[in-house]
Amino acid sequence: MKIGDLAKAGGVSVETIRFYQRRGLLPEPPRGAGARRYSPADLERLRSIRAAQTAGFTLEEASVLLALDPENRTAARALAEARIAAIDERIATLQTMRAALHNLAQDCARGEPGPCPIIAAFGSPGQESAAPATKARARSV
Amino acid sequence: MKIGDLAKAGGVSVETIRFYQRRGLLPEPPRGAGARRYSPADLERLRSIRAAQTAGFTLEEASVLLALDPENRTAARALAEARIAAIDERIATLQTMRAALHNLAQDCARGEPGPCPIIAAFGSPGQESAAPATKARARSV
DNA sequence: ATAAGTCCCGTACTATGGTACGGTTTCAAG
DNA sequence: CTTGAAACCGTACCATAGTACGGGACTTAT
Repeated sequence: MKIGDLAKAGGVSVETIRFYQRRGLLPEPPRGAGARRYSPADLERLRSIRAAQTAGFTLEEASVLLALDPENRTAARALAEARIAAIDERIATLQTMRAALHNLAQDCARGEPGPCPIIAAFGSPGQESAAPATKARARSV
Repeated sequence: MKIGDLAKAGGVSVETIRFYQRRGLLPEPPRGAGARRYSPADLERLRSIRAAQTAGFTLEEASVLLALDPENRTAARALAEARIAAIDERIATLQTMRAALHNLAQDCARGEPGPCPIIAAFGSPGQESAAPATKARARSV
């Protein structure tokens, strides 16, 4: 398999594969006539990386996961649980955001006179609006 | 108010304020003896930006919001609703991830013989593992 | 044998939201 | 009058996960 074949089979671009190699996520395979030659195992590995990403792991975490001894359940479970915790936190934050926005949108839709509540909350110089400014500035997961 | 005072009052760093200015999110205030002099209105605006961010808006969206006519409920509501939709999508994705991880972690905890199910799913060269590789590669919100 | 298609390589750029660095000037206190 | 803090400026850098570019080499098909 050449890089283009692997890319197609793995559903990624050639550039992505080269990128993963630079990152050490994929090994540098042997060359044949200048070009890299990949084995089915490389494809498996590529698919594992994508699967881990789909589950929310970063590439960094994926590489740890891939390096794990298959018997090392403790470590694997720790990674999975850390990921779940991060996801839960993120979901909670999003739900808070959602609720706040939803309330504002409802108020806005009610069409009472005065400035739009959404704009009163975030926009324009208007009245104080007493924005609580809850800190939630964590964008991960 | 000098930039340091504004930063303190707004709970951000001086650099962040200069950054917002480069972005056009905050206006370039008049100078007094070389230094920028800020009005309370600037602080209000800074707080609005942070409030919008807390609700999940990007800086780009925040600047649109801040530029809106306070009577323009339609536009404000459209922004809010787009944000809500994006948040909902993101939450759904996260819940899918979470469920998948949770199942794997449970299987792993059950302690049946054989390789760790988590590693079978993402890690190691092992058996096929038939990773579904659901595409969810969208990281926004 | 020539053209198209791949491959190679290094580097730079994208988006997002800042943070850090190094050097200069100005202000206020001691 | 000197020192330290805080302001100024432009530029470079952080993480994350790639994407794009440009030029050269090599293979494959007509």
